[in-house]
Amino acid sequence: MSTKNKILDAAELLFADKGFNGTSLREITGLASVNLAAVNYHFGSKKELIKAVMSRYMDELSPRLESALLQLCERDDKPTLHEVFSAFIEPLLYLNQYRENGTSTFLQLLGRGYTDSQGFLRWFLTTQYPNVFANFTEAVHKAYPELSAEEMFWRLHFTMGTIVFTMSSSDALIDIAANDFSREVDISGVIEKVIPYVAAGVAAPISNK
Amino acid sequence: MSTKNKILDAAELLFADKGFNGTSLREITGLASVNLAAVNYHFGSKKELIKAVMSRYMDELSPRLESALLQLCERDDKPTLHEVFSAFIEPLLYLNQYRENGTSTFLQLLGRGYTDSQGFLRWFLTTQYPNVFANFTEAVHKAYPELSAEEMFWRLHFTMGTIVFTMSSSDALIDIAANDFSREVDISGVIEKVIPYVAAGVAAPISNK
DNA sequence: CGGTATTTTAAACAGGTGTTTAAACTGACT
DNA sequence: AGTCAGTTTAAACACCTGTTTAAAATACCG
Repeated sequence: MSTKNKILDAAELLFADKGFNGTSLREITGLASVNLAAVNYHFGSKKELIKAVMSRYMDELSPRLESALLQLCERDDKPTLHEVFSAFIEPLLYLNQYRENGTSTFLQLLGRGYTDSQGFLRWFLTTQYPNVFANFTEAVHKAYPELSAEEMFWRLHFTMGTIVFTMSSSDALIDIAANDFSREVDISGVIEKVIPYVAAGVAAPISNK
Repeated sequence: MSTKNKILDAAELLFADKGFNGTSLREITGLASVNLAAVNYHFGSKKELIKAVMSRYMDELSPRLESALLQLCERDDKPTLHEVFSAFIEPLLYLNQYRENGTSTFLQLLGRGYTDSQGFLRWFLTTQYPNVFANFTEAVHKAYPELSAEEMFWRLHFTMGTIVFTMSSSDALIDIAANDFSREVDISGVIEKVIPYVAAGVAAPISNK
């Protein structure tokens, strides 16, 4: 395996576990069994390494996600919100096939990126992958046309928060559930539980305050 | 003002903005116009300072929150989920009175603490303030008795995620909303928007998978 | 006032950070 | 075999981290 990929693999594992700020280049290169200077040689800087880690996942995820959402938009009948959110399942779970524990690792990274580094990742995703957001809002609009653009903006960010935050601590939650309810749940189980929740949240009646 | 309080004020501001890992003691003591060693003298360590910052808010919040939830539980009729979540409004907004921008600062801190430092804050809150959680789950159970303990566990954590994550980036979201919809929203406006969302999420029908 | 705690201060500590340098090595092509 | 680009390496760079020290300043109280 190439040095570049060894670094990416080690970096994504540590980033997901300890955050971007909390992970040093020496930890990464140590786990990857690679010289410290290799990061700056191959990626230029730590910040570029972070982008590369996220891009590797996004480039795998976004085409599948886009086509799933587009397919929903082009249907004749009106989709339900549950269907819209379910469109995420297959693309997300495919990451498990593409990389071991890919799904939860990616979602953890997403959670890290949203709180670490003062929103730099939010900027990166919305500017580099704008189609995903556009297709998603279009699908939601088709399922729930009465929702105003402003109300949708808020509810989609609430949803983003729910997903990302839940998944960024999914390991801990899965452990607690195993102890308290002696119920084994994996990442796809968590996804199945969260979808009715966010679908109902987005579908909530509009308050006439 | 005492050195101790000057440190706490500067620390909470920087912690909320840049996270616990992302804020150095030198930044804190610099902003507080206080000697660097004062932190270790008054608090012992950075970790203890973090606890002190959170405790100052929790000690103000938890009694009000507990009584609001308890009042709901002792009512004869069955409360709605909307009422349960609305019980948070007054105690949270009171933090604004107690400290400038107290509500959003506290919620941002909560968001930081959940993702920074590998869940240490989750442990701190659940062990130091267990009554808040107990009263909350009791209130939700009264409003929605059909919800099993396991399903409630998941949905409450989803809710926690929604709230905490939304609020930890509320400043950015409020800015975007102001630009895109020329609508001025403040922190209480965000709370009003998020409550129907989480209430509907928790109230979602139980999937019979 | 004098003496005892408490608090503040500058300085140093030991160790970690991302990044750069220049030399050494590698593998392919003429 | 010799050249040369691409890659790897150890070492050093300048700076930042939380914490500790011991001396100086301040506050308190009999």
